[in-house]
Amino acid sequence: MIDVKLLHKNFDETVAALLRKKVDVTLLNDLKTAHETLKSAKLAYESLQAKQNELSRLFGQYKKEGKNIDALKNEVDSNKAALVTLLETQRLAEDALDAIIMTIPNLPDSDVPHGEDENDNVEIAKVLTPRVFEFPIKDHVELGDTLGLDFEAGVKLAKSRFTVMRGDMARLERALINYMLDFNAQRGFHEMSLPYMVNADMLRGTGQLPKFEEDLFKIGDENLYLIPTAEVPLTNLLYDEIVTAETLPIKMTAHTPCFRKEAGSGGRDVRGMIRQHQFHKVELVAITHPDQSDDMLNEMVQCASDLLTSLELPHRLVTLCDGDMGFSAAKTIDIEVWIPSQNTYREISSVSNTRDFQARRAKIRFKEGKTNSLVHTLNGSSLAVGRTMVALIENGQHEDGTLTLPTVLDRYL
RNA sequence: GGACAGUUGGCCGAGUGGUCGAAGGCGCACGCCUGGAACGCGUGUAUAGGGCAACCUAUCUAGGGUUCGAACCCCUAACUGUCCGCCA
Repeated sequence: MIDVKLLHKNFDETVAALLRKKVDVTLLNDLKTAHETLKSAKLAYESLQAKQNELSRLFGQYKKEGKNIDALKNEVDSNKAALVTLLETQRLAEDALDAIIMTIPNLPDSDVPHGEDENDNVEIAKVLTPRVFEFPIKDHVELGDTLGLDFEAGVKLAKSRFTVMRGDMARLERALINYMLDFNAQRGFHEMSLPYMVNADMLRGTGQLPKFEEDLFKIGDENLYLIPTAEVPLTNLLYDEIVTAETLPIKMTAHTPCFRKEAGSGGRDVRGMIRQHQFHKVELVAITHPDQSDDMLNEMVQCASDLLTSLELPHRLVTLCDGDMGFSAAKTIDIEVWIPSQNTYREISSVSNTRDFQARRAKIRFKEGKTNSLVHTLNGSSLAVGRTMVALIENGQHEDGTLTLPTVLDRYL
């Protein structure tokens, strides 16, 4: 979450920055008021509590000395009644503040381009040139029919947006996961195996809750949620921890399935494997010193881009404009892979620096000398496996429906 | 799933109603000692919020209750351990 103190100090600047993320200004005014209310409520409560503590101490002393305690008891009792009211006021103020601040998105970095939506994202670079096909190309749904993508079976077993992979396709998925994990390990990212369900606190820590509950699959009566990305368990491994500065940066990678309701996606991408309720993804997460996070963002983007290059997949890097950025991000660079059947680039990785936004929510700090400060957290896909398969199938297709895969995968297949 | 036991600071561990934010030890940091080190000695060593200095408030798994006052008593939950049942 954002820093309330900063909001107070630079109210106009903060409002301006958050307007770019489409935040309602009245909310920010409410937030400021709530914070002021809370401060005065706390002050009132704490000073009376201090007095009460002193009286209680006296009470014990008087009793021990056999003094009369009637007058003292009267005072203590009336204070107590007042304390109960003050505490209630404080709690209400706290809840009000919390309810607002937890729904306020992160401030965009100053160098993030302005814009409304994905059309205003700024291309940074193109890597590899898309192949020119000399025959009518098929999309991955048509090709998958013979290769082993079974969309009907997915629907039968669960519902739409689920897919079954048979034989070589199932093996390709497994190979890609292994290849990506090994690739990331070589770049110093420590491999993790994680729970695919987490509790609500963790989801608040990384920013999925309370605002985006409708995007998550909740487990019946268990109070657990299926993870929408490995970013959640990976980042929250450090939840409420204080690490020493020397241990930074902490670089981690993990493969997990990801579960998303895709509630807001309407009827987009219903065909094929682009947008699924369940998909595999290999994720990168870094916990850094505030001074390191800019470099780390580049390192992670480079890592994902190099991975795509090694898979011989044409792609481009774009900086997201403020209007298209996610809730927790201060800056996001998307990597989009070439999809021949759509004649366009589609997102296959998204790398974000959240700065101290998640760290403040998840209470992740580092100790440097005697002082504790918030770390910076970053996350990025490396890569979405299903979309990588789509890209490999479509980019590597032949006229007869067969497929050539990049040689780096040879030893994994 | 059933029965019983437990959950205290970075760790171990005392503490069963009144300066207990918490003894003691270990670890760690700094200083002394040493040619250097170990040993020894001394000092310091939680987090958050407010003043932003003294100091104040909160926190002994979490939430609720009893009490003038709770780490300590009561209730609920979570977690851990052990035994039984079940199971990959």
